Amino acid sequence: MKKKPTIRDVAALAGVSIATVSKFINATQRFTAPVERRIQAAIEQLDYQSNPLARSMITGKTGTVGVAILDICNPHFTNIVKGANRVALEHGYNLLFVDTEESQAREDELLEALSRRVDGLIVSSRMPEEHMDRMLAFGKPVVFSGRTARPGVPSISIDAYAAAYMIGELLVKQGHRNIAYIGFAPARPDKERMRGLGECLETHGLSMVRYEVRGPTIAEGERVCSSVILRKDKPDAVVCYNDMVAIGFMAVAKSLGISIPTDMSVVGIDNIPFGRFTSPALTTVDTQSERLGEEAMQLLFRQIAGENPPDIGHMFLEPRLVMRDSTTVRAVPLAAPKPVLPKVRKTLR
Amino acid sequence: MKKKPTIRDVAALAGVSIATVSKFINATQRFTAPVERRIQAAIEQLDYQSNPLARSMITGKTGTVGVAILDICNPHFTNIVKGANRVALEHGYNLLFVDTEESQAREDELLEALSRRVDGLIVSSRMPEEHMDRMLAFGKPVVFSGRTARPGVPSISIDAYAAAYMIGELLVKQGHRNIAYIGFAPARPDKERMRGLGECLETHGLSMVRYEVRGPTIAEGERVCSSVILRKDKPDAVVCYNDMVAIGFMAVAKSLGISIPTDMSVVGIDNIPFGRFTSPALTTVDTQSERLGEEAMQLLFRQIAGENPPDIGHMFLEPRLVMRDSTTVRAVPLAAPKPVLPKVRKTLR
DNA sequence: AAATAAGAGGAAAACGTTTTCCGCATTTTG
DNA sequence: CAAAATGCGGAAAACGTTTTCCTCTTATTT
Repeated sequence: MKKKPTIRDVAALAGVSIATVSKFINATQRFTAPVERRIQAAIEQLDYQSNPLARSMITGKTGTVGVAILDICNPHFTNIVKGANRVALEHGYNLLFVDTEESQAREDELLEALSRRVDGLIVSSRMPEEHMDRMLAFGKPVVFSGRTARPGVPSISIDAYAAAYMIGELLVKQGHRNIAYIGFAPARPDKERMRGLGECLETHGLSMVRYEVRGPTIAEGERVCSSVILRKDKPDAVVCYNDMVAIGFMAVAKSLGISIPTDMSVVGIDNIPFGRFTSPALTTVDTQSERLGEEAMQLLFRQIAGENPPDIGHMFLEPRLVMRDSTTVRAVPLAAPKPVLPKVRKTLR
Repeated sequence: MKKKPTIRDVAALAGVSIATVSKFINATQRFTAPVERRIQAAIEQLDYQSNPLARSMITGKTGTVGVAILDICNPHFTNIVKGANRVALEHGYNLLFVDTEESQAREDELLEALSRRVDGLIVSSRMPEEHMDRMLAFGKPVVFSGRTARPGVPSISIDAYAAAYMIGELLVKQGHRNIAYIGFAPARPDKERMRGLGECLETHGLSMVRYEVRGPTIAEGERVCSSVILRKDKPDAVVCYNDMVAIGFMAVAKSLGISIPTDMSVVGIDNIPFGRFTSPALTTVDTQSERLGEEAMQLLFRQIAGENPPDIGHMFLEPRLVMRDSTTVRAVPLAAPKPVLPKVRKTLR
């Protein structure tokens, strides 16, 4: 319970001034061998560690970066954190963590408090525009991950439009004609996913029905399932906002006597590790979550280093279809639909 | 990019001294109505937020608590974080996060750096004793979660011995006679789990074989599976160190043509949410992960508040058996083993 | 050998707060 | 009405660093 030694203690023990000790520690100036030896000895003898808070006060750098994620119980986000953490560590930085779901109401306060403690922030949660503005006003760099941001703020995500389009293509090719999308409107990527799927289906002369979930969770996937299954014109394929709702959906579908994929195909998005182990294994689109976190952190550090990257803007990662067992080829009841020339996919932004 | 206003700016604008502003903000002294009004107006006009670092320097409190967990990709730990985060938020605290798996080698450095930035620490990872000592030497409170700690340091976990004993009882009652334990020796609770299962089986005149995994992960569960399945004297039940290895184990068992639970029962520990959705659904023991995080944080705050809880020591949470479909009753090939009077279970610590 | 350059180490200001003490004005008490 | 008590607000020290000058010694150059 004794007090930690300060730089003053070290200086006294080594018989030098505190300025000298500071410069030695930060390798900002060399000294004669005996002096350096004495300082080193004093540091070791006292087990001295410099106080990062005091240092931050003067340097303006905290050695900490913030990561705001939506829900730590979603493996997609934990993978992002894992990736971000890895590169933060390489740079000798700590991670300050905010679960915005847990603190909805006070998100702005939280971010305010955060803004003084961190050198930068990775935002991987939905966040109202006005909060974004406050963050940006601090002059601390921000990187958005998993969503596109306003111009001038770097961001990184997979191409959600392309991901959904891929899924559409797969399902159509497999012979599905009655496709539903279970969306979650408040989420940033929802619109793009909806648009990608919608435009793909439209290309093939098909339409789509949309269901709504109240959160991107397993529980909500379970809840919504009965409404889509009990619908008179039951879909033969369901694409879910993410793997979590897909997992929930499949579970209650099974319990309601619907066999997947025989009676109905199900597709998720994210490729969380557990998708391999559901029954049936979940067909999904990989969103490179871990890489997302890594790249976001790289981007952030480049900004922290003062580099104003010329390629500032949005960075897209390529989605990749992961075929597993929750989708299957379906016999087409009617004549094959007349082929339509696929519309050229618009380049994003 | 403009600089943030300081308390000095507020004082100048309000026409008072900085001491007055500070006291007003901290509600540490009342002032006349006009003065208070002017200060309030100045604060709002400048959008002033006090600098937490500068405050920390003088108060010695950081408003941040550290959470060291083993692997953020294991839902057991994310649940702990979720619980911990909730109560931290209630106290107006932030969470500084350390994934010790990611940084093995430099764990001690990390903790050193951390120790100055936090008011306390929750450790939910295996951590060498010498690192513990350094932490404790700082005089910052530490709470261990998910493991028992040395006397004098509060800790909280489920009763791992009881959990394993429960599993043993279940399996024996179901008629299993050839039970294997897949352990992970470096993990803290491993010994207790092994002992609980071992003593239970011994009580029933049975013995146990142990397999070893190199990490508490799905991948390791997959890897170890073939060696236990290819063993000539194949077990009819396997209890795994945790749900992650159980999930991996079941997956490759299935792929090797072993039907679970028909050919072999499998049990996990932790009750991670995804255990419900594997095929078959995983029988396990609930470790109340989220509550673990909550209680640990409560304990920590009581220490931070200076309260030296009289009940300092280890707190046990009750494990609860979660029966699902990866275990089944097995026809006993021979005559029922002669019943043995169950040994009285030793009280822990 | 004298003049200059270079290098070693220190004094002190600064970072933005909190907190202790103190003086002054105002009100209450005898 | 004088004396004491109360309350309002400020001056200044402190927290533990980094960093910008400066001075003084030592080495280099002509």
